[in-house]
Amino acid sequence: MPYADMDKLAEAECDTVQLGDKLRDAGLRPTRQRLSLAHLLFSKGNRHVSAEALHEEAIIARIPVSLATVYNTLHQFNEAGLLRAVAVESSKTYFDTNTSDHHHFFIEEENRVVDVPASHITVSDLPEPPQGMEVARVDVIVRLRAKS
Amino acid sequence: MPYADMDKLAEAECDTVQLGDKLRDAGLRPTRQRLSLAHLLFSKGNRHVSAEALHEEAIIARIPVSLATVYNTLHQFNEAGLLRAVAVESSKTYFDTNTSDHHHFFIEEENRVVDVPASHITVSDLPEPPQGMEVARVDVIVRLRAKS
DNA sequence: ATTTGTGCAAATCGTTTGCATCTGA
DNA sequence: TCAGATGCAAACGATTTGCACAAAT
Repeated sequence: MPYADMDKLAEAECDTVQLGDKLRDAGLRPTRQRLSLAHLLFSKGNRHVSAEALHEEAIIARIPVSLATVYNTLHQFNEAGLLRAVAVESSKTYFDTNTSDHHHFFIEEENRVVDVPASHITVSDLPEPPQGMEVARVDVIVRLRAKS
Repeated sequence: MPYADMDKLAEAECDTVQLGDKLRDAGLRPTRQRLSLAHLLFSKGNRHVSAEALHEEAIIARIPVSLATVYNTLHQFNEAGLLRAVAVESSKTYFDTNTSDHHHFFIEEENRVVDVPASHITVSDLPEPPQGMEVARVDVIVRLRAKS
């Protein structure tokens, strides 16, 4: 049972308490793996991760967590508003730790998502939604390629 | 060998010749299944189809074509610029027969993609792309939900 | 005749689920 | 204690691929 290692890792972190509160506020029990994943996600500035990538990171950080739990956790965080799922291409889902209103660059060759600085991009002249519908969100993806 | 049926279907179509030229111009051999799928796609105004949906349509229209060929054909059409793949959510890919510059509504509850009238939506104040990159395309997805 | 496309079934990839076990309050 | 969380492996849906066969030029 390697949970002892995890405890050491988790306790060593100065922001464990705040993360615990963050999770509790979101109605999620601050379990070891949720705390560890939250730490990976939120203590390094804005990130755009896939489930697979986060799982690998966790394994490397010697955090024993299964891929299924990573998926569960990402979706729970997403629903709790701690993360935002970004749909850039049909295959992988990316999760953005920046939940504020902003848009994205997508670099196709590298499969990489980057935030567009918040102040930029204005969408105007939006059409009326069809009958009985309202706008939930407007997503802008600026697709980039290497300059020719 | 039910190919005889297909010939009848294909020959009966008044636009088979034009479609053939369209395919040839795109560098694609005008095979029976490509002609048939092109006919389903391009003779009914603008459409947003998934591979699965187009395959079902083909089967109903008694066009013998495999799902694998539908996928191949859609991707070939996409690369040839006859179609445009639209990434709305991570799971299914939608192909839009409207290749002109325009944006999309996405109705989450129904998993349906609709064109935004071309004249609408202006994106301004686009930021500079990172070093050595240029903008390939800007996609705007207006996500809709039922009005509360 | 040669090249290119097609069908099928099996493989793959990302993701989800069922269920037995474990853990946090 | 005991609802809720986790791990594992199996299930899953969308898509791709390998290869023998068929059709187009």
